[in-house]
Amino acid sequence: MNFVKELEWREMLHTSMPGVEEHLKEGMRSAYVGIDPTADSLHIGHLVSVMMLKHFQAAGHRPIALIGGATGMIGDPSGKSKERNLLDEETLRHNQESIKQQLARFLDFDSDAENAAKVVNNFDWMKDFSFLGFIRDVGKHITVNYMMAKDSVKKRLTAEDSEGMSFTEFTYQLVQGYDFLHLFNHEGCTLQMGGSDQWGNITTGTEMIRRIGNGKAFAITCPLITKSDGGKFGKTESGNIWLDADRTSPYVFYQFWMNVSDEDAAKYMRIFTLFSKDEIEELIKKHAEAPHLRALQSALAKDVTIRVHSEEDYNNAVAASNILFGKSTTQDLKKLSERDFLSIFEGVPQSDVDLSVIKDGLGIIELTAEKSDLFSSNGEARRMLKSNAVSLNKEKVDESKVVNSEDLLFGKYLILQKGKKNYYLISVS
RNA sequence: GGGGGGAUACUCAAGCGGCCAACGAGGACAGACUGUAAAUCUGUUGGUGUACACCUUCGCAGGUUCGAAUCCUGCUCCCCCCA
Repeated sequence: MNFVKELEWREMLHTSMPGVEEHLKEGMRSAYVGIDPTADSLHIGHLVSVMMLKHFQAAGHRPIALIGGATGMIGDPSGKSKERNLLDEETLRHNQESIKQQLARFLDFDSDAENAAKVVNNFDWMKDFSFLGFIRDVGKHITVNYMMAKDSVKKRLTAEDSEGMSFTEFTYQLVQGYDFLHLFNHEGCTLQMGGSDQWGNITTGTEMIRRIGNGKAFAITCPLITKSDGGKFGKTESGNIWLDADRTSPYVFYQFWMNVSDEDAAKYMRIFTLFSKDEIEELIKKHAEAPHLRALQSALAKDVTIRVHSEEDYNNAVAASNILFGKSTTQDLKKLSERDFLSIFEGVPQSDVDLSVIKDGLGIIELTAEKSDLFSSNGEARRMLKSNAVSLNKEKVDESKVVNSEDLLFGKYLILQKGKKNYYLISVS
């Protein structure tokens, strides 16, 4: 398999340095991508980089994931990143370990294969670097002129509404560049990959390798993932979509992919799954013939959910979705066994309410806004009710609805909906 | 050190003594239409109350005024130019 060609047809190749393809053909190579360890879980925004590593390994090369313990403290001026907080080392290690676990679902770390994946943390080689040591050994070799020419820097210096740029941020590219040099020297790593916004930072690295390491290294970037409507990829109303099941339930995770627009679905298939070109084209064709069946979204959601979570989680998510999005009614809910009922709503936000509160009747507004956090204020609850957006046990209700024990399913549950897609479970005890 | 500009709700961005809970745009949420899609149309987007109303909000703290996001004083932070 030709790694570069593979990225190309998947439209995951934005820019690459001349000669990369030949370089990779010559034998096994090592490449790395950087990952911010700001949390103990990856989110789906990270997945693109992970997939690049995956393809890289599949092509017989050796992938390295670099946890940016040091760089994460600085903040990359390429993004809109605000000031970063220093993570203490304990947290850092914890995050690193958790992230590695997640990466292991995609990459082969354990086999004896020569190209087994590896995780490194730049904190390990940066923490003991003294300031003087750094400016003497590293800073000396790169001119400010060179650094200023980077888009990420230029933008910050010239923009009219610029908020300026701290020296710390300015040096970011040196620190990241040094990572590359370090990996070049210690791991024989000759390629860095990342999002297209990383191009400038990556080339500082190859430049250092050329000047300090007297070597040749390469860069490949992929396009930043967007949504067809211009929105940010991977964000929902409730925030990031995480890989960690405790942060984002498998059900919500599955739903995220099911909800992708047609236009994006084909694109995401190429990027986030390992389906072949033919298989994807076949699915696109199938989808075009019967769009309402949403072959693309289903295949995408299935593949990614199984890979990130498990077959079982996937099956549960599908079962839940069928009930939740089918034309089911209160009757259908009642027909379920309590066990099935609970497993369906497992991934749905929940809260507990005391039976005494409800027994003698409780207004729907109070229930949704005060006794649970479906809505954040009475006003919001009232507005939503006015616009006919609220359902109780799959039936639309209005402001006058008073909830009492009659409404309980299995004698202890209430299902609330905001709009079509947002479910909320209240357990009464 | 000197001079100039700025800080407004999720973001951008008006307002420059009362008609301001604050124009507009984006975003977000909801409704209709659909295919749990896109596009489109409609509504909502500080809190409490059914509502005329009231309370909290325009960097922070004071002051002037019947009345301030708007004027004054001090403070904090940011940007630009000169040294």
